[in-house]
Amino acid sequence: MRLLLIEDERELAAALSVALSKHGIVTDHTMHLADAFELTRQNAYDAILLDRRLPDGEGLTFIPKLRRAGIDTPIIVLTARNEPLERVEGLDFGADDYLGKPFLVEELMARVRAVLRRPPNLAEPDIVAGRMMIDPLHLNVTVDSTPLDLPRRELLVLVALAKRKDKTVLRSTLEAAVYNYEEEIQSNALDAHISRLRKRLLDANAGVAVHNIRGVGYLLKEE
Amino acid sequence: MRLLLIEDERELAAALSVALSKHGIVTDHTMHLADAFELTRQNAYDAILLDRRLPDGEGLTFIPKLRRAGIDTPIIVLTARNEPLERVEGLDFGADDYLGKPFLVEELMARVRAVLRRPPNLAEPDIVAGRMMIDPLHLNVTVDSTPLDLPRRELLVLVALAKRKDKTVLRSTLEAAVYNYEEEIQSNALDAHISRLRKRLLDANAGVAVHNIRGVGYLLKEE
DNA sequence: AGCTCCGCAATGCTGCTGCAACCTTGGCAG
DNA sequence: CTGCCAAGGTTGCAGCAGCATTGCGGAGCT
Repeated sequence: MRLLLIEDERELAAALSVALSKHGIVTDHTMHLADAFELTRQNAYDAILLDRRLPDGEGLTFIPKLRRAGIDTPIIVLTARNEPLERVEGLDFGADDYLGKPFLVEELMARVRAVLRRPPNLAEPDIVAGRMMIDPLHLNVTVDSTPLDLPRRELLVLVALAKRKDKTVLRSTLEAAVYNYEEEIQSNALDAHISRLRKRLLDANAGVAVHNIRGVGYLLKEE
Repeated sequence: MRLLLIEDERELAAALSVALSKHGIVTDHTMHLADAFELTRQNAYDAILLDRRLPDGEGLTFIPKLRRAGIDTPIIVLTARNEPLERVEGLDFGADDYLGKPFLVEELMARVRAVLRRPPNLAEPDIVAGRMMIDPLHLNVTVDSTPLDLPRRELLVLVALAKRKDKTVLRSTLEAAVYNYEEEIQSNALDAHISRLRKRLLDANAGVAVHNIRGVGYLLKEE
């Protein structure tokens, strides 16, 4: 792990470097914001430790600058200015955490570890088919990134088909996707939905077609 | 934004809920870890506020349990046990942040925002839609850079829609964005908010329109 | 007290949806 | 090749679920 320490008190910086090294952490140190920016461009740091009071300005201003440059490295602000409202200020500048001096190295380490833990995405991936993009979780359909407004039943049919693009979907599966077991249908309602869906996909120039597999079910294919 | 508050002091919990609601945050509250686990399975919270001392055990033990279940929601520990070593312990249990009681609601808000900014959420950028600019973290809305003053519930609806501009937002998602599970609505309250929001957007000449998708939800589009 | 916000409910309206009637297509047997 | 039938396709229609709008009164805030 590699950290960047931006801190103007030499002794503190030295002590921190030693302490962190015992945790297997490599620390780059600078006293100036200008240098710091250059360093972040040349190295991929796991986190940045930032003092507020620095010879060439308020440390917080460094954060937006970094973010604007597209660098998302977590930042922990270390400072003697530890009043609640100052902490609010620091966090709202974009800092990931804020730690008042003096502090235990143990606590700093814990906060670094906490900052590095990342929440992963558990989103269901979008489905691409023809010009369409389908978000099955939010029932969202776009054609060439303009939203497509579909009635609920047609939408459910489409999503069920899209989830198994290029593969046949049994008629019974489609019925299950659109109707719950309480709603029994005594007619060709499903066929009607397919028909209307086809028309809408055609009008929207969606780049896909719904094929019928006689006696089995349906299938969504790019055309 | 939706939080889960796990806290056994009724008064504190109630006060917090009220305070947070003024920041546009919907809060679900429970006093028991067992309930909390169930709630996290049923709802997608943006963050969890966790007390350490709870009737059915040490709150920290909840964190690994949650992580093992694959739930990575950021957790902020709220506690009177605020010695440095206790903070280390909390963070190493997997908490994302640790805040000693008593605290300012302002600081809690700032820490929540900071936690939500962490990768891969990155900084939640301002949303531009029509003439509007929306800061989803601070719930600021401007039209042509003059601030737009909206009632709380309408504001929450708007932000929820704006976060998914040009994409459908499920009705249930909107309800979750505006109400917590204790506030049951037995009428078309949400529809009423939409209607009033539309009127306000029109009056303000915001350059956006709220479309309905029958049986599914709503969608915010530039016009 | 005056104000806004908000939930509720009554009203009117839109267009989805199931149905059924009718048309088209594909498979198969003679 | 032709005729037949079943499966699927299309479309008008009526009913109604879902949505939009608005006034009212209570609650909360200044």
